[in-house]
Amino acid sequence: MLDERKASILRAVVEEYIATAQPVGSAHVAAAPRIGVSPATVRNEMAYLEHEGYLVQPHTSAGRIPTDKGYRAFVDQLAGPGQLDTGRRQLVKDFFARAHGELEDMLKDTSRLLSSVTDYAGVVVGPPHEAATIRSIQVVGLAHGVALVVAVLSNGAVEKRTLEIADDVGDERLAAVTAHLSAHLAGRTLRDPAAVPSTGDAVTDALSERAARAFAHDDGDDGDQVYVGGTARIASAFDAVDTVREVLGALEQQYVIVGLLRDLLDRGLSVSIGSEHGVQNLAECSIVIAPYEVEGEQAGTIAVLGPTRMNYPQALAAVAVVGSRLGQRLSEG
Amino acid sequence: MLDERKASILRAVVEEYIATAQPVGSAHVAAAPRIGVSPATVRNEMAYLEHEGYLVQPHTSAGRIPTDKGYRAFVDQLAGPGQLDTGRRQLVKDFFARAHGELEDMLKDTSRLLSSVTDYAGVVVGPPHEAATIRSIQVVGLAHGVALVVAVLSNGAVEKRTLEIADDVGDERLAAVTAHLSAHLAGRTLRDPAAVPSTGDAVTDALSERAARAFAHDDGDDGDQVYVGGTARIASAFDAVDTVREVLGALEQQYVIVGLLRDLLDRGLSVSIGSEHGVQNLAECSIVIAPYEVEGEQAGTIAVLGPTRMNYPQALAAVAVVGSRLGQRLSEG
DNA sequence: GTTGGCACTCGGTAACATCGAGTGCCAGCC
DNA sequence: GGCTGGCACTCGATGTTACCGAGTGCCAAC
Repeated sequence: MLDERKASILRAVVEEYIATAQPVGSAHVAAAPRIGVSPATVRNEMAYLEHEGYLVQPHTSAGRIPTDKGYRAFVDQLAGPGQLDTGRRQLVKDFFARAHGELEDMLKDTSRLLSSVTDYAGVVVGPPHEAATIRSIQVVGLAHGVALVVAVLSNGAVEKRTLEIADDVGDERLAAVTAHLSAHLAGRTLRDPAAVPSTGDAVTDALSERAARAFAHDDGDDGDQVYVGGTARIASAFDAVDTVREVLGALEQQYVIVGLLRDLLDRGLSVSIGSEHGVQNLAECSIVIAPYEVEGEQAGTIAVLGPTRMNYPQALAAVAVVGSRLGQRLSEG
Repeated sequence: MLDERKASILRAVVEEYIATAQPVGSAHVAAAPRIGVSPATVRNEMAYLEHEGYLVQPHTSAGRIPTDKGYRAFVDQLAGPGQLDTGRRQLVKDFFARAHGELEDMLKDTSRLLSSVTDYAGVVVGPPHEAATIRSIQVVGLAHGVALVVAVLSNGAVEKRTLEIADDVGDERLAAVTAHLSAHLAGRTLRDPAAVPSTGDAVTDALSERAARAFAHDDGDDGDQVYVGGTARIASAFDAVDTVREVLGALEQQYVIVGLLRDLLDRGLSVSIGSEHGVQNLAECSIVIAPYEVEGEQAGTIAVLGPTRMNYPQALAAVAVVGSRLGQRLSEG
């Protein structure tokens, strides 16, 4: 544990570095308010903080830079609760005042909102469809022996699967299947492997069976929807084009992002800093994450992804307020 | 019009520059096969080509770089028909052999395929929903006075709109509306403003009217779906981080991309080079575009977006083959 | 324990020389 | 007349050197 003065000095270094991106020297720290000691004393303390792994020097005779451990201490112990300035607060307010459209549009736009509020990339993971119950399910014939199974879920999402059917299956048959499925699957979840009882008609039964099973298998990857907004801001946050490429590459592999966020959430973390999360390409990134709730149930997560040199208090405040407003909004329908 | 030799020299410069990203000097050109003249002669010709605006020198005593006009001449007159090498051809083949899933997944994955084949960003614009006819339309009640109008279209797409309804509207009423709409809207298009005839019941009529109209208005932006894959490769294609940011920013504004592609297609262009298209942030980019057809009808477009220093023959070959295969695939259902 | 003083380090910047790829021009050659 | 080798010239890239100054660690004094 750091004593009061060491903590103040570490806080000053982190805040200054976040603001300027320049290594911070003892003189700057000593000049900061709340630090009532001389540069020499600051130097002694900084040497200690470096020895303990909170700071590093890029090279001798340069100022100090926080390590991941330094940021961690800052986030966990040193930073006060963040708050959005009025401009950003207004952005959020305006957004939710104007926001309209379907669930998917809402989530996508929210990822952009997060990005413009924080100036980093915004990530929104939609409510898992597994959890929602089926409100309606129907089988619609398209052309050429192809039918579409369409399920409307209680949270307003729609899932569909194509189904190959024999050419001679008529609309009446599909209507029968639809009626049969509706009767027995309404109120259940998509992944629910509940057997559909027999109708006494072998063809109808077989079709129903296949239609019901179409949603069961997992597509290989999960069905979670991920929306990433403001990727252009990644390019502003890093000055090495290689880093930008790596981060963008990671963001494109959505299962990596989903898995990572889920993992963080499971571990109850709201901030992951640099190499902590162990994803190679995101070693220079930090993630600030928050779940959101729809009608009291945890529904999905929102996150901000930026450089480790991130304005954590602001990002935390942003995900908190946006998450809460998004949850409210989705609860209203 | 350029004479034979000038054309060969311009071609050599463009090809060399595309391959190396280095200004091309007269000695390199003279050393190229098919050029049977000395560097001095090449220099004279290059001076002419520069004077005519096909080439520029970044500075005196450097080699030449093609201008947008130079690339244009290359694409229109100099480059032979491109062909994919066996590796890339195999990529495409494997993709369509393995490809499965819903329309949206297919399009998204295709954008990634385009990107990995060309090493630039891939763009796929889905078939417009306006053109497809309604196969099925239903109104499903969710909680809290909210209902969802779900339309299944002939091309396998599903569109939905939320609808606020009075709390006391029961399921029977919605079923009536569904039946009514199904009877009168099947076979029409979504944007079709056809009036729904009266049922004699005012409440049912009002609901039907609102449900039918829900799809008519345009959301502000168009309903076209755009999928952009391989944005990380943008970071590899440019070495200025500012350029990367600008291009990513443009790609995020999907209506810009859709509008641009539509415009190019309308003008019958398959290649747009640098500043030709007039989008500020994409001044350093070229776009190679091709439409694809589903069941004989033009359905959407695919495109490749990369630096003006792009391998045009390869990109053209890629969009041609991918577009054709995609169209085939979607026609099969 | 804190602080001012001081020698030391070392990256960043500027000034300068050098190198070489590439050019334009010209006289000579076919 | 057109092509070519030769040549002086240009100028970015690279390397060298010197210097500055922000920053450090250490120490003696307060």
